[in-house]
Amino acid sequence: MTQQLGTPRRRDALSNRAAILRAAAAAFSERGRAVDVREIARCAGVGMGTLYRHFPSKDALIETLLAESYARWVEQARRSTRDRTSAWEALESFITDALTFQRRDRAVLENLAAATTDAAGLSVCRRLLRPLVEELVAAAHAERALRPGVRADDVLAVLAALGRLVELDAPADAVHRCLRIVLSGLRNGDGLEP
Amino acid sequence: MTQQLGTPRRRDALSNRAAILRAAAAAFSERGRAVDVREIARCAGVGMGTLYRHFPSKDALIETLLAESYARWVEQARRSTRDRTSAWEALESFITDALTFQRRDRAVLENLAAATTDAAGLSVCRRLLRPLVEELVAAAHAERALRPGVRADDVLAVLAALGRLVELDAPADAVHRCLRIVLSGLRNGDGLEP
DNA sequence: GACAAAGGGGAGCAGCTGTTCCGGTGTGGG
DNA sequence: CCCACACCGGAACAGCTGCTCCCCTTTGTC
Repeated sequence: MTQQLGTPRRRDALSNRAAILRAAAAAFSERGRAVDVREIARCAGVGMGTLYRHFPSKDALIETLLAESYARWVEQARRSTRDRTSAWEALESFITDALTFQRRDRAVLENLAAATTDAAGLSVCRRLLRPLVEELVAAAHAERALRPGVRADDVLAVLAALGRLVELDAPADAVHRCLRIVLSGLRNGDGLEP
Repeated sequence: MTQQLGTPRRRDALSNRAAILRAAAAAFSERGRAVDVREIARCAGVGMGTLYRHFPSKDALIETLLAESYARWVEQARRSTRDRTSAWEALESFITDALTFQRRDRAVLENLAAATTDAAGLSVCRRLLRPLVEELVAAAHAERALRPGVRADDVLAVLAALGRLVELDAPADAVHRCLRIVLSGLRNGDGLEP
C-alpha cells in the first residue's frame, strides 16, 4: 500500500502520491465525501490522470484514508481507555472522544453512520472499531454499570445518531447536552420500566 | 394556497396542480428531496413546463408539502397527547410517534434535521412543531418527570439524532432500543453526576 | 363557433459530478 | 549523454441535476 517492492516507483510518482493523499486527507476530513476530485487534484498540484493512476476510483482513495483514520482512532482510544479506574469511565470517555473525532474527520463521521446499518464492504473499517466497543461494553456489563440488555450495536448506533448532530454543525454545547442524556440512559439505573 | 379568488384558474390547471402535489407527496415522502423533478412530472402525467408554472422551484414545491405534513403531524400529536394520564407519558408517546412519522415521511425527516440547527427560513415548518414540544417539556418538568436542565431544544435535537437511524434504514428494533436508551436518559433519575 | 389568452409539453441549456484518453514530458538506467 | 518508457496534465466524455424557452393545444367567454 505504501510501497511496491517488485517495481520501485519513480521519485516523482511517490511524491505525487503523497501529495494526493495529503490533499485528500485535508479535504475529505473537513467536508466529507462530497468534495470534488478536481479540487483534490488541484490542491495536490497534480492532474486528473495522475490522481486516477494512483487510485482506481474516488472511493478507493477515500477507503485508503478511512483505513488510516480508523486505525489511528482505535489506537488512540485503546491507549486513553486503558488507564481508567472503571469500565464505565472507559466507555464514557470512549463515546465522548468519538464525538470529537467525528467532528475532526467528516469522512469517518459519514462512514461510521453508513457502516452502522449497511452490511456493505465499507465495514472493513468498522471491523477495526467493533471489537473495541464489544470489549468496553462487556467490561462495563461485568461491572453492572451498563443498563441490562445494552449491546455493542446499540453503542455504535448511538454514535451514529449523535454524529448526526455533529454533521449538522450543531453548537458544541447542544451536542454535549444530548451526550449527557444518552450517557445517563446507558447507565444502569435499576428502577426503570422494562 | 389551494385557490386564487381574484383569478379563477382553468379546470385543467387545477387538476394538474392536484396531480403534481399528489405525485410529489408520494415521491418525496418515500425517498426525500433527492427525487428528480422529471420523475414527479412523469408520475403526474405532466410536462416540466407545467410543473414549473405551478411552483417556482423544486424547493417551493417541497415547502408546500412540508407545511401540510407538519400541520398534519402536529394536529395528530396534539390529539393523541391530550388524553394521557401524565405529562411524562405524553412526552414519551410524542417522541415515539415522531419516529414512526419520520419513517413514513422522509422529507419531514430531512427537514426536521436541517431545521434543528439551521436558522434558515426552513424553520417556518419547525415553528409549528416547536411550541408543542415546549408545552410538553414544560408540563413534564412541572411533574418533575424530566431530568433537570432538559430543554425543548434538547428534545428536538434528540428527534433529529434518532431520525438519523431511521434515515439509514436501521431495523425497527435497533431504533427502538436506542429510543429506550434516550427516553431513560430524559427521565429524572435524581442520583446522577452533575 | 371563433378567438385571445391561459395552459401544456418536452427538448434543450447550464452546471455539476466521476472517469477516461492521449499527446507531451521528465526520469533514470545504460 | 541519450533514449525508452513510466509518468504527467488536463481537455473531453457521459450522466446526472434543476430549470427555461418556445411552439402548440385547450379553455371558456362573447
